[in-house]
Amino acid sequence: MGKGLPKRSEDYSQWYNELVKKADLAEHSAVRGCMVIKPYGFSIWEKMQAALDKMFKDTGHTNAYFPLFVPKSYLSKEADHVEGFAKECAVVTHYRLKNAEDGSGVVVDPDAKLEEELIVRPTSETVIWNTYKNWIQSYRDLPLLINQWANVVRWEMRTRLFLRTAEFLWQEGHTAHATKQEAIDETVQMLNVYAEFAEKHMAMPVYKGVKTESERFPGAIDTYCIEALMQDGKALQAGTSHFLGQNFARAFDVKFADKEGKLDLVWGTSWGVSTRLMGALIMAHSDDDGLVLPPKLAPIQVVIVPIFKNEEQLNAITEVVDKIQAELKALNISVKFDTRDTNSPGWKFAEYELKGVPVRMAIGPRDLENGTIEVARRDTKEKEVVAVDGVVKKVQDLLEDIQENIYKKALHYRESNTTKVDTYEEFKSVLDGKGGFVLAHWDGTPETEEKIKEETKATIRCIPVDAPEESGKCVYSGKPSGRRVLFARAY
RNA sequence: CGGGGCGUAGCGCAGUCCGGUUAGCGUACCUGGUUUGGGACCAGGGGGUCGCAGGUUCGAAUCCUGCCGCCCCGACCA
Repeated sequence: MGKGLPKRSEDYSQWYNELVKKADLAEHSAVRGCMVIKPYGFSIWEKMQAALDKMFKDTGHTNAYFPLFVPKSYLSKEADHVEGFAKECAVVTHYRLKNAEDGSGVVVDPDAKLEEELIVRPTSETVIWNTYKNWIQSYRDLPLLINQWANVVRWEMRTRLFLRTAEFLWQEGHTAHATKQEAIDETVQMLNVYAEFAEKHMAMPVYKGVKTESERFPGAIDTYCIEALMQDGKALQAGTSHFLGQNFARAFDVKFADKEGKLDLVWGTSWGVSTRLMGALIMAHSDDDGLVLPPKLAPIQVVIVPIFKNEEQLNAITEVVDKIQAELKALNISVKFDTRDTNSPGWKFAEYELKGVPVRMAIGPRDLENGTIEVARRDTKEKEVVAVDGVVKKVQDLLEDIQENIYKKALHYRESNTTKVDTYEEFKSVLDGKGGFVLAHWDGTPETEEKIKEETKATIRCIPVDAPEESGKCVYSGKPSGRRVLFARAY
Protein backbone atom coordinates (compact mmCIF):
# COMPACT_ATOMS: atom_id res chain seq x y z
CA MET A 1 0.00 0.00 0.00
CA GLY A 2 1.51 3.26 1.13
CA LYS A 3 -0.76 5.20 -1.17
CA GLY A 4 1.38 6.70 -3.89
CA LEU A 5 4.65 5.82 -2.23
CA PRO A 6 7.12 4.41 -4.75
CA LYS A 7 8.65 1.02 -3.92
CA ARG A 8 12.20 0.99 -2.63
CA SER A 9 13.12 -1.74 -5.06
CA GLU A 10 11.91 0.27 -8.04
CA ASP A 11 13.28 3.71 -7.29
CA TYR A 12 15.02 4.15 -4.00
CA SER A 13 15.71 7.86 -4.20
CA GLN A 14 12.18 8.58 -5.37
CA TRP A 15 10.90 6.52 -2.47
CA TYR A 16 12.99 8.60 -0.08
CA ASN A 17 11.90 11.95 -1.54
CA GLU A 18 8.24 11.04 -1.46
CA LEU A 19 8.40 9.57 2.00
CA VAL A 20 9.94 12.72 3.44
CA LYS A 21 7.09 14.74 2.00
CA LYS A 22 4.21 12.33 2.57
CA ALA A 23 5.17 11.62 6.18
CA ASP A 24 5.12 15.37 6.82
CA LEU A 25 8.79 15.57 7.74
CA ALA A 26 9.92 18.37 5.47
CA GLU A 27 9.31 20.18 2.19
CA HIS A 28 11.23 22.44 -0.15
CA SER A 29 11.21 26.17 0.37
CA ALA A 30 11.32 28.83 -2.31
CA VAL A 31 15.09 29.07 -2.04
CA ARG A 32 17.13 26.47 -3.84
CA GLY A 33 18.46 23.79 -1.54
CA CYS A 34 16.66 25.03 1.56
CA MET A 35 13.94 23.15 3.40
CA VAL A 36 11.07 23.73 5.74
CA ILE A 37 11.18 21.17 8.53
CA LYS A 38 7.55 20.45 9.36
CA PRO A 39 6.22 19.92 12.89
CA TYR A 40 6.28 16.13 12.73
CA GLY A 41 9.81 16.07 11.36
CA PHE A 42 10.96 18.68 13.81
CA SER A 43 9.55 16.66 16.71
CA ILE A 44 11.88 13.83 15.77
CA TRP A 45 14.81 16.24 15.55
CA GLU A 46 13.90 17.62 18.99
CA LYS A 47 14.01 14.11 20.41
CA MET A 48 17.45 13.62 18.90
CA GLN A 49 18.58 16.95 20.31
CA ALA A 50 17.31 16.16 23.78
CA ALA A 51 19.11 12.82 23.93
CA LEU A 52 22.37 14.18 22.51
CA ASP A 53 22.27 17.28 24.66
CA LYS A 54 21.99 15.16 27.77
CA MET A 55 24.93 13.05 26.66
CA PHE A 56 27.01 16.18 26.07
CA LYS A 57 26.12 17.56 29.49
CA ASP A 58 26.87 14.22 31.12
CA THR A 59 30.36 14.38 29.66
CA GLY A 60 30.98 17.83 31.09
CA HIS A 61 30.08 20.12 28.22
CA THR A 62 28.03 23.30 28.39
CA ASN A 63 26.11 25.08 25.67
CA ALA A 64 26.83 28.56 24.36
CA TYR A 65 26.00 30.48 21.21
CA PHE A 66 28.31 32.12 18.72
CA PRO A 67 27.20 34.42 15.90
CA LEU A 68 25.99 33.50 12.43
CA PHE A 69 28.30 35.95 10.68
CA VAL A 70 32.02 35.47 10.33
CA PRO A 71 34.28 38.33 9.22
CA LYS A 72 35.85 37.33 5.92
CA SER A 73 39.34 37.81 7.30
CA TYR A 74 38.83 35.11 9.95
CA LEU A 75 38.26 32.44 7.40
CA SER A 76 41.61 32.98 5.75
CA LYS A 77 43.63 32.40 8.91
CA GLU A 78 43.82 28.63 8.69
CA ALA A 79 45.00 27.66 5.21
CA ASP A 80 43.42 24.21 4.86
CA HIS A 81 40.22 25.44 6.39
CA VAL A 82 39.71 28.21 3.80
CA GLU A 83 40.64 25.82 1.04
CA GLY A 84 37.94 23.43 2.21
CA PHE A 85 35.08 25.85 2.62
CA ALA A 86 35.74 28.84 0.35
CA LYS A 87 33.82 27.40 -2.61
CA GLU A 88 30.59 27.04 -0.72
CA CYS A 89 30.25 30.16 1.38
CA ALA A 90 27.35 32.60 1.28
CA VAL A 91 28.63 36.17 1.58
CA VAL A 92 26.86 39.23 2.96
CA THR A 93 27.94 42.34 1.09
CA HIS A 94 25.26 44.92 1.95
CA TYR A 95 23.16 45.87 4.92
CA ARG A 96 20.23 47.77 3.43
CA LEU A 97 17.52 47.64 0.79
CA LYS A 98 15.59 50.48 -0.77
CA ASN A 99 12.61 50.95 -3.03
CA ALA A 100 13.48 50.70 -6.70
CA GLU A 101 13.25 53.99 -8.62
CA ASP A 102 10.88 52.46 -11.13
CA GLY A 103 8.59 51.09 -8.43
CA SER A 104 9.35 47.50 -9.35
CA GLY A 105 10.06 46.48 -5.75
CA VAL A 106 13.10 46.63 -3.52
CA VAL A 107 16.71 46.67 -4.62
CA VAL A 108 20.01 46.47 -2.79
CA ASP A 109 21.10 49.94 -1.79
CA PRO A 110 24.54 50.39 -3.38
CA ASP A 111 25.39 52.98 -0.73
CA ALA A 112 25.07 50.36 1.98
CA LYS A 113 28.06 48.25 1.05
CA LEU A 114 29.83 46.61 3.96
CA GLU A 115 33.39 47.61 4.55
CA GLU A 116 34.36 44.04 5.37
CA GLU A 117 32.14 41.40 3.89
CA LEU A 118 30.63 38.82 6.21
CA ILE A 119 30.54 35.10 5.67
CA VAL A 120 27.53 33.12 6.77
CA ARG A 121 29.15 30.41 8.89
CA PRO A 122 29.75 27.09 7.13
CA THR A 123 31.09 25.97 10.56
CA SER A 124 32.24 28.01 13.52
CA GLU A 125 35.86 27.10 14.20
CA THR A 126 37.13 30.53 13.22
CA VAL A 127 34.75 32.69 15.27
CA ILE A 128 35.09 30.38 18.20
CA TRP A 129 38.88 30.19 18.23
CA ASN A 130 39.02 33.94 17.84
CA THR A 131 36.89 34.12 21.01
CA TYR A 132 38.83 31.42 22.87
CA LYS A 133 41.95 33.52 22.47
CA ASN A 134 40.46 35.92 25.02
CA TRP A 135 39.05 33.25 27.29
CA ILE A 136 42.20 31.24 27.73
CA GLN A 137 45.21 32.52 29.64
CA SER A 138 46.43 29.65 31.78
CA TYR A 139 46.08 25.94 32.33
CA ARG A 140 43.44 26.84 34.92
CA ASP A 141 41.09 27.88 32.08
CA LEU A 142 41.39 24.45 30.53
CA PRO A 143 39.82 22.28 29.44
CA LEU A 144 37.18 24.44 27.79
CA LEU A 145 34.27 22.21 26.84
CA ILE A 146 31.61 23.97 24.80
CA ASN A 147 28.84 22.97 22.45
CA GLN A 148 26.45 25.02 20.38
CA TRP A 149 23.20 24.18 18.60
CA ALA A 150 23.02 26.26 15.47
CA ASN A 151 22.28 26.51 11.78
CA VAL A 152 25.05 26.65 9.18
CA VAL A 153 25.08 27.35 5.46
CA ARG A 154 27.04 25.53 2.78
CA TRP A 155 26.15 26.48 -0.77
CA GLU A 156 25.72 22.99 -2.14
CA MET A 157 25.27 22.36 -5.83
CA ARG A 158 23.17 19.27 -5.47
CA THR A 159 20.80 18.96 -2.55
CA ARG A 160 18.46 16.38 -1.03
CA LEU A 161 16.04 16.97 1.82
CA PHE A 162 17.90 16.31 5.10
CA LEU A 163 20.83 14.54 3.42
CA ARG A 164 22.41 17.64 1.99
CA THR A 165 20.76 21.02 2.19
CA ALA A 166 22.20 24.50 1.75
CA GLU A 167 21.18 25.43 5.28
CA PHE A 168 21.06 22.79 7.96
CA LEU A 169 20.74 22.47 11.71
CA TRP A 170 23.43 20.83 13.79
CA GLN A 171 25.41 20.93 16.95
CA GLU A 172 29.10 21.71 16.96
CA GLY A 173 31.28 21.00 19.94
CA HIS A 174 34.51 22.97 20.28
CA THR A 175 36.95 22.12 23.00
CA ALA A 176 40.39 23.31 24.06
CA HIS A 177 42.89 21.30 26.10
CA ALA A 178 46.29 21.60 27.72
CA THR A 179 47.71 18.41 26.28
CA LYS A 180 47.64 16.53 23.05
CA GLN A 181 46.54 13.32 24.71
CA GLU A 182 43.64 14.99 26.45
CA ALA A 183 42.42 16.41 23.14
CA ILE A 184 42.72 13.03 21.45
CA ASP A 185 40.81 11.42 24.33
CA GLU A 186 38.09 14.02 23.94
CA THR A 187 37.86 13.37 20.20
CA VAL A 188 37.48 9.65 20.78
CA GLN A 189 35.06 10.14 23.65
CA MET A 190 32.70 12.17 21.47
CA LEU A 191 33.00 9.66 18.66
CA ASN A 192 31.82 7.06 21.16
CA VAL A 193 28.98 9.31 22.26
CA TYR A 194 27.82 9.54 18.65
CA ALA A 195 28.10 5.81 18.12
CA GLU A 196 26.15 5.14 21.28
CA PHE A 197 23.46 7.60 20.27
CA ALA A 198 23.19 6.05 16.81
CA GLU A 199 22.89 2.54 18.18
CA LYS A 200 20.83 3.05 21.33
CA HIS A 201 18.48 5.78 20.17
CA MET A 202 18.38 5.58 16.39
CA ALA A 203 18.73 1.78 16.46
CA MET A 204 21.29 2.21 13.71
CA PRO A 205 24.56 0.29 13.87
CA VAL A 206 27.65 2.25 12.84
CA TYR A 207 31.27 1.61 12.09
CA LYS A 208 33.70 3.85 13.93
CA GLY A 209 36.86 4.82 12.19
CA VAL A 210 39.38 7.39 11.06
CA LYS A 211 39.18 9.23 7.76
CA THR A 212 41.98 9.10 5.24
CA GLU A 213 43.84 12.30 4.48
CA SER A 214 41.68 13.13 1.47
CA GLU A 215 38.43 12.78 3.40
CA ARG A 216 39.63 14.68 6.44
CA PHE A 217 37.97 17.85 7.78
CA PRO A 218 39.79 20.94 6.47
CA GLY A 219 42.09 22.04 9.27
CA ALA A 220 42.05 18.81 11.26
CA ILE A 221 44.93 16.45 12.05
CA ASP A 222 42.57 13.50 12.30
CA THR A 223 38.89 13.10 11.52
CA TYR A 224 37.02 10.29 13.25
CA CYS A 225 33.63 9.30 11.96
CA ILE A 226 30.68 6.99 12.31
CA GLU A 227 29.49 5.37 9.10
CA ALA A 228 26.10 3.76 8.65
CA LEU A 229 24.66 1.60 5.90
CA MET A 230 21.45 2.56 4.16
CA GLN A 231 18.99 0.07 2.67
CA ASP A 232 20.11 0.74 -0.88
CA GLY A 233 23.61 -0.41 -0.01
CA LYS A 234 25.14 3.05 0.16
CA ALA A 235 27.07 4.32 3.14
CA LEU A 236 26.25 7.50 4.99
CA GLN A 237 28.58 9.48 7.22
CA ALA A 238 26.47 10.14 10.28
CA GLY A 239 28.82 12.10 12.50
CA THR A 240 32.37 13.37 12.75
CA SER A 241 34.78 14.18 15.54
CA HIS A 242 37.99 16.03 14.77
CA PHE A 243 41.33 16.20 16.51
CA LEU A 244 42.51 19.64 15.48
CA GLY A 245 45.97 19.47 16.99
CA GLN A 246 47.25 22.99 17.50
CA ASN A 247 46.20 24.16 14.05
CA PHE A 248 43.49 26.60 15.09
CA ALA A 249 45.36 27.66 18.21
CA ARG A 250 48.26 28.57 15.95
CA ALA A 251 46.07 30.37 13.44
CA PHE A 252 44.32 32.40 16.15
CA ASP A 253 47.23 32.61 18.56
CA VAL A 254 45.58 30.84 21.47
CA LYS A 255 48.25 30.18 24.10
CA PHE A 256 48.13 29.21 27.75
CA ALA A 257 50.64 29.35 30.57
CA ASP A 258 51.38 25.96 32.09
CA LYS A 259 52.25 25.32 35.74
CA GLU A 260 55.84 26.38 35.13
CA GLY A 261 54.69 29.59 33.50
CA LYS A 262 55.76 28.41 30.06
CA LEU A 263 53.54 29.49 27.16
CA ASP A 264 52.23 26.88 24.77
CA LEU A 265 49.52 26.58 22.12
CA VAL A 266 46.37 24.80 23.25
CA TRP A 267 45.07 21.60 21.67
CA GLY A 268 41.64 21.55 20.06
CA THR A 269 38.78 19.32 18.98
CA SER A 270 35.51 19.84 17.21
CA TRP A 271 32.64 17.43 16.57
CA GLY A 272 29.20 17.55 15.04
CA VAL A 273 26.07 15.82 13.93
CA SER A 274 23.35 17.43 11.85
CA THR A 275 19.81 17.12 10.55
CA ARG A 276 21.39 14.68 8.14
CA LEU A 277 20.71 12.16 10.92
CA MET A 278 17.06 12.49 9.95
CA GLY A 279 17.92 11.16 6.52
CA ALA A 280 19.91 8.35 8.06
CA LEU A 281 17.03 7.44 10.35
CA ILE A 282 14.56 7.33 7.48
CA MET A 283 16.76 5.25 5.22
CA ALA A 284 17.91 2.85 7.92
CA HIS A 285 14.54 1.39 8.87
CA SER A 286 11.59 2.51 6.77
CA ASP A 287 9.69 0.34 4.31
CA ASP A 288 7.34 0.59 1.34
CA ASP A 289 4.44 1.46 3.64
CA GLY A 290 6.21 4.42 5.18
CA LEU A 291 8.40 5.38 8.08
CA VAL A 292 9.53 2.94 10.71
CA LEU A 293 10.64 4.91 13.75
CA PRO A 294 12.53 3.62 16.76
CA PRO A 295 10.31 4.10 19.83
CA LYS A 296 12.94 6.27 21.52
CA LEU A 297 12.68 8.90 18.79
CA ALA A 298 9.03 8.56 17.77
CA PRO A 299 6.99 11.72 18.50
CA ILE A 300 3.98 9.48 19.07
CA GLN A 301 4.87 6.05 20.45
CA VAL A 302 1.39 4.63 20.66
CA VAL A 303 -1.76 5.53 18.79
CA ILE A 304 -5.19 4.26 19.74
CA VAL A 305 -7.85 4.09 17.04
CA PRO A 306 -11.44 3.68 18.20
CA ILE A 307 -13.90 1.88 15.95
CA PHE A 308 -17.39 3.20 16.48
CA LYS A 309 -20.69 3.79 14.76
CA ASN A 310 -22.15 6.35 17.10
CA GLU A 311 -21.43 8.53 20.06
CA GLU A 312 -22.54 6.00 22.66
CA GLN A 313 -20.05 3.51 21.34
CA LEU A 314 -17.29 6.10 21.31
CA ASN A 315 -18.13 7.04 24.89
CA ALA A 316 -17.95 3.45 26.01
CA ILE A 317 -14.64 3.00 24.22
CA THR A 318 -13.28 6.25 25.64
CA GLU A 319 -13.98 5.02 29.15
CA VAL A 320 -11.68 2.05 28.61
CA VAL A 321 -9.09 4.03 26.65
CA ASP A 322 -8.83 6.82 29.21
CA LYS A 323 -7.58 4.34 31.76
CA ILE A 324 -5.04 2.89 29.37
CA GLN A 325 -3.87 6.35 28.33
CA ALA A 326 -3.37 7.45 31.91
CA GLU A 327 -1.31 4.38 32.72
CA LEU A 328 0.83 4.77 29.60
CA LYS A 329 1.46 8.43 30.31
CA ALA A 330 2.50 7.55 33.85
CA LEU A 331 5.18 5.39 32.27
CA ASN A 332 6.30 8.30 30.09
CA ILE A 333 4.94 6.68 26.97
CA SER A 334 3.50 9.20 24.52
CA VAL A 335 0.07 8.20 23.33
CA LYS A 336 -2.47 9.64 20.96
CA PHE A 337 -6.14 8.73 21.01
CA ASP A 338 -7.50 9.57 17.59
CA THR A 339 -11.23 10.13 18.00
CA ARG A 340 -11.80 11.98 14.74
CA ASP A 341 -14.95 10.82 12.98
CA THR A 342 -13.87 12.44 9.76
CA ASN A 343 -11.62 9.58 8.74
CA SER A 344 -12.32 5.86 8.72
CA PRO A 345 -10.34 3.46 10.89
CA GLY A 346 -8.71 1.97 7.80
CA TRP A 347 -7.58 5.39 6.68
CA LYS A 348 -6.05 6.02 10.09
CA PHE A 349 -4.22 2.69 10.09
CA ALA A 350 -2.53 3.57 6.82
CA GLU A 351 -1.78 7.09 7.97
CA TYR A 352 -0.04 6.07 11.18
CA GLU A 353 1.91 3.42 9.34
CA LEU A 354 3.11 6.07 6.92
CA LYS A 355 4.19 8.14 9.88
CA GLY A 356 6.00 5.30 11.56
CA VAL A 357 4.12 5.19 14.86
CA PRO A 358 5.64 2.11 16.56
CA VAL A 359 2.53 0.70 18.21
CA ARG A 360 -1.09 0.97 17.18
CA MET A 361 -4.06 -0.21 19.16
CA ALA A 362 -7.58 -0.54 17.82
CA ILE A 363 -10.66 -1.02 19.96
CA GLY A 364 -14.29 -1.44 18.90
CA PRO A 365 -17.63 -2.75 20.15
CA ARG A 366 -16.54 -6.35 19.72
CA ASP A 367 -13.55 -5.73 21.99
CA LEU A 368 -15.71 -4.03 24.57
CA GLU A 369 -17.82 -7.17 24.84
CA ASN A 370 -14.76 -9.38 25.14
CA GLY A 371 -12.60 -7.10 27.27
CA THR A 372 -9.95 -7.10 24.54
CA ILE A 373 -8.00 -4.70 22.34
CA GLU A 374 -6.01 -5.17 19.14
CA VAL A 375 -2.32 -4.37 19.31
CA ALA A 376 -0.24 -3.97 16.15
CA ARG A 377 3.48 -3.28 15.81
CA ARG A 378 4.78 -1.15 12.97
CA ASP A 379 8.11 -2.88 12.44
CA THR A 380 6.82 -6.37 11.63
CA LYS A 381 3.17 -5.46 10.97
CA GLU A 382 2.12 -8.23 13.36
CA LYS A 383 -1.26 -7.88 15.04
CA GLU A 384 -2.73 -9.62 18.00
CA VAL A 385 -5.84 -9.30 20.11
CA VAL A 386 -5.07 -9.17 23.82
CA ALA A 387 -6.97 -8.65 27.07
CA VAL A 388 -7.29 -5.01 28.13
CA ASP A 389 -6.01 -6.06 31.52
CA GLY A 390 -2.27 -6.13 31.17
CA VAL A 391 -2.17 -4.34 27.84
CA VAL A 392 -0.11 -1.52 29.29
CA LYS A 393 2.66 -3.86 30.31
CA LYS A 394 2.36 -5.52 26.93
CA VAL A 395 2.81 -2.19 25.16
CA GLN A 396 5.72 -1.22 27.35
CA ASP A 397 7.50 -4.47 26.52
CA LEU A 398 6.57 -4.16 22.89
CA LEU A 399 8.19 -0.72 22.62
CA GLU A 400 11.42 -2.10 24.01
CA ASP A 401 11.19 -5.08 21.74
CA ILE A 402 10.65 -2.91 18.66
CA GLN A 403 13.61 -0.72 19.56
CA GLU A 404 15.76 -3.82 19.85
CA ASN A 405 14.30 -5.61 16.87
CA ILE A 406 14.87 -2.83 14.36
CA TYR A 407 18.42 -2.47 15.63
CA LYS A 408 19.03 -6.18 15.16
CA LYS A 409 17.47 -6.12 11.75
CA ALA A 410 19.67 -3.20 10.71
CA LEU A 411 22.70 -4.89 12.23
CA HIS A 412 21.99 -8.12 10.41
CA TYR A 413 21.57 -6.21 7.17
CA ARG A 414 24.88 -4.45 7.70
CA GLU A 415 26.72 -7.64 8.67
CA SER A 416 25.49 -9.47 5.61
CA ASN A 417 26.38 -6.48 3.46
CA THR A 418 29.92 -6.03 4.71
CA THR A 419 32.10 -8.12 2.46
CA LYS A 420 35.78 -8.96 2.72
CA VAL A 421 37.44 -9.06 -0.68
CA ASP A 422 41.00 -9.77 -1.76
CA THR A 423 41.01 -8.99 -5.45
CA TYR A 424 40.04 -5.94 -7.45
CA GLU A 425 37.67 -8.04 -9.58
CA GLU A 426 35.84 -9.17 -6.48
CA PHE A 427 35.88 -5.60 -5.19
CA LYS A 428 34.13 -4.31 -8.28
CA SER A 429 31.66 -7.15 -8.54
CA VAL A 430 30.55 -6.78 -4.93
CA LEU A 431 30.04 -3.05 -5.39
CA ASP A 432 28.05 -3.53 -8.57
CA GLY A 433 26.17 -6.48 -7.14
CA LYS A 434 24.95 -6.35 -3.60
CA GLY A 435 26.70 -3.12 -2.69
CA GLY A 436 27.29 -2.28 0.94
CA PHE A 437 30.62 -2.04 2.73
CA VAL A 438 33.70 -3.71 1.36
CA LEU A 439 36.67 -4.51 3.58
CA ALA A 440 39.81 -4.58 1.52
CA HIS A 441 43.51 -4.00 1.77
CA TRP A 442 44.83 -0.63 0.65
CA ASP A 443 48.41 0.48 0.21
CA GLY A 444 47.85 3.69 2.16
CA THR A 445 48.46 6.12 -0.71
CA PRO A 446 46.09 8.88 -1.80
CA GLU A 447 46.90 7.99 -5.43
CA THR A 448 45.47 4.50 -5.12
CA GLU A 449 42.47 5.82 -3.20
CA GLU A 450 41.82 8.31 -5.99
CA LYS A 451 42.17 5.74 -8.75
CA ILE A 452 39.73 3.40 -7.04
CA LYS A 453 37.30 6.25 -6.62
CA GLU A 454 37.55 7.20 -10.29
CA GLU A 455 37.08 3.66 -11.48
CA THR A 456 34.41 2.43 -9.07
CA LYS A 457 32.91 5.52 -7.39
CA ALA A 458 33.69 3.88 -4.07
CA THR A 459 35.54 5.85 -1.42
CA ILE A 460 37.33 4.83 1.71
CA ARG A 461 34.71 5.52 4.35
CA CYS A 462 37.17 5.00 7.16
CA ILE A 463 39.95 2.98 8.63
CA PRO A 464 37.98 1.16 11.33
CA VAL A 465 39.25 1.92 14.84
CA ASP A 466 39.09 -1.74 15.75
CA ALA A 467 40.57 -3.04 12.51
CA PRO A 468 42.74 -6.01 13.37
CA GLU A 469 46.35 -6.07 12.21
CA GLU A 470 46.44 -8.30 9.17
CA SER A 471 49.09 -8.30 6.54
CA GLY A 472 47.86 -8.46 2.98
CA LYS A 473 48.18 -6.92 -0.44
CA CYS A 474 46.43 -3.79 -1.70
CA VAL A 475 43.55 -4.85 -3.96
CA TYR A 476 44.55 -2.20 -6.47
CA SER A 477 48.33 -1.94 -6.46
CA GLY A 478 49.34 -5.24 -4.88
CA LYS A 479 51.62 -3.38 -2.49
CA PRO A 480 51.76 -4.50 1.13
CA SER A 481 49.07 -3.40 3.57
CA GLY A 482 48.80 -3.77 7.33
CA ARG A 483 45.04 -3.79 7.70
CA ARG A 484 41.78 -3.71 5.83
CA VAL A 485 39.92 -0.45 5.32
CA LEU A 486 36.23 0.13 4.75
CA PHE A 487 35.13 1.06 1.23
CA ALA A 488 31.65 1.91 -0.04
CA ARG A 489 29.72 4.07 -2.42
CA ALA A 490 28.42 6.84 -0.25
CA TYR A 491 25.91 9.65 0.06
C1' C B 1 28.11 24.57 -12.47
C1' G B 2 27.30 21.15 -17.47
C1' G B 3 23.63 17.44 -20.00
C1' G B 4 18.52 15.65 -19.88
C1' G B 5 13.43 15.86 -17.93
C1' C B 6 9.61 18.61 -15.50
C1' G B 7 6.53 23.06 -13.54
C1' U B 8 -1.53 23.57 -15.08
C1' A B 9 -6.51 23.81 -7.93
C1' G B 10 -3.54 21.37 -1.44
C1' C B 11 -1.58 16.65 -3.96
C1' G B 12 -1.26 13.55 -8.65
C1' C B 13 -2.05 14.47 -13.74
C1' A B 14 -4.51 15.48 -19.07
C1' G B 15 -4.53 19.56 -22.44
C1' U B 16 0.95 22.28 -25.20
C1' C B 17 3.28 19.18 -30.97
C1' C B 18 -1.01 21.86 -34.68
C1' G B 19 -2.82 29.23 -30.67
C1' G B 20 -9.42 30.08 -30.89
C1' U B 21 -16.02 29.63 -26.46
C1' U B 22 -16.46 29.34 -19.82
C1' A B 23 -9.05 25.17 -18.83
C1' G B 24 -10.49 19.68 -17.55
C1' C B 25 -9.95 14.78 -14.69
C1' G B 26 -8.72 11.96 -10.14
C1' U B 27 -7.96 12.89 -5.16
C1' A B 28 -8.27 16.21 -1.13
C1' C B 29 -11.67 20.23 0.73
C1' C B 30 -17.03 22.22 2.11
C1' U B 31 -22.65 20.85 2.77
C1' G B 32 -26.43 17.00 3.43
C1' G B 33 -27.43 11.88 3.95
C1' U B 34 -26.01 6.73 4.41
C1' U B 35 -21.54 4.50 6.57
C1' U B 36 -17.19 2.96 10.00
C1' G B 37 -12.86 -4.11 12.39
C1' G B 38 -7.41 -2.08 6.55
C1' G B 39 -7.16 4.23 2.79
C1' A B 40 -16.30 4.00 2.48
C1' C B 41 -20.64 5.55 -0.80
C1' C B 42 -24.38 8.92 -3.11
C1' A B 43 -25.87 13.89 -4.28
C1' G B 44 -24.66 18.97 -4.44
C1' G B 45 -20.77 22.82 -3.97
C1' G B 46 -16.26 25.96 -3.52
C1' G B 47 -11.31 26.40 -5.14
C1' G B 48 -6.85 28.40 -10.95
C1' U B 49 -1.69 34.99 -11.25
C1' C B 50 -1.66 27.62 -16.23
C1' G B 51 6.29 28.72 -12.13
C1' C B 52 7.84 34.28 -12.92
C1' A B 53 8.88 38.37 -16.41
C1' G B 54 8.96 40.13 -21.20
C1' G B 55 7.74 39.41 -26.50
C1' U B 56 4.85 37.70 -31.13
C1' U B 57 -0.57 37.82 -32.26
C1' C B 58 -7.12 40.24 -33.30
C1' G B 59 -6.45 36.25 -29.62
C1' A B 60 -1.30 32.58 -25.68
C1' A B 61 -1.52 27.17 -20.74
C1' U B 62 -0.16 26.40 -26.07
C1' C B 63 4.73 29.99 -30.15
C1' C B 64 9.68 32.97 -28.92
C1' U B 65 13.39 35.02 -25.19
C1' G B 66 15.19 35.50 -20.26
C1' C B 67 14.86 34.06 -15.24
C1' C B 68 13.31 30.87 -10.84
C1' G B 69 12.43 26.10 -8.71
C1' C B 70 12.24 20.60 -8.57
C1' C B 71 13.93 15.54 -10.31
C1' C B 72 17.78 12.31 -12.75
C1' C B 73 22.97 11.93 -14.50
C1' G B 74 27.86 14.21 -14.15
C1' A B 75 31.60 17.58 -11.83
C1' C B 76 32.15 19.42 -6.76
C1' C B 77 31.40 18.42 -1.67
C1' A B 78 29.98 16.49 3.77
